[in-house]
Amino acid sequence: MHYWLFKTEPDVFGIDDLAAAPGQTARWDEIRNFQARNFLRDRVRPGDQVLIYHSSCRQVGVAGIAEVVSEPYADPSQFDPDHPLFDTKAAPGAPRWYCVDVRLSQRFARVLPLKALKQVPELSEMVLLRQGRLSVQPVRAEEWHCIQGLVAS
DNA sequence: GCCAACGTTGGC
DNA sequence: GCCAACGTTGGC
Repeated sequence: MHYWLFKTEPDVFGIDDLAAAPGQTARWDEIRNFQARNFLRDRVRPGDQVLIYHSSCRQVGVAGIAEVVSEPYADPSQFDPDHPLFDTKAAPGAPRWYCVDVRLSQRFARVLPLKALKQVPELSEMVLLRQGRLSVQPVRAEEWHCIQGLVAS
């Protein structure tokens, strides 16, 4: 079992949308970055735990936790000519982009702000703080447990 | 809305 | 395979 952080823009699809989805389960799709794709395709598996991170919004930070509930599969949006992210280089037998389904586990009472994460020395090596522009990224077990502590406090 | 950082593209 | 130009991400 692995820990992850998935970024999303809540104005497009946030934790409230996940909470409102049937079975509080939704497809995590439209990932169009190779590094993120590789994690999704090769490493993300059912049962993995995910921090849901809100970016490009008023309250930037971790909004809750979800669980991966499917194997990775080809993101259907790449095959849809009417979709903005339609990919001419993708074919049904040769997908380029992948997605998984996630189910909400916990919606935090308050978003845990990025600013707060930055103040914790134990989190200084987080990919989130080290590397920008990666929408699917691994989280170390120590980091995960540290963040759990911040939520509880 | 600004702008820095970073990924991607494409000419050579 | 280098690297400049360009586009996107994402915090502020």
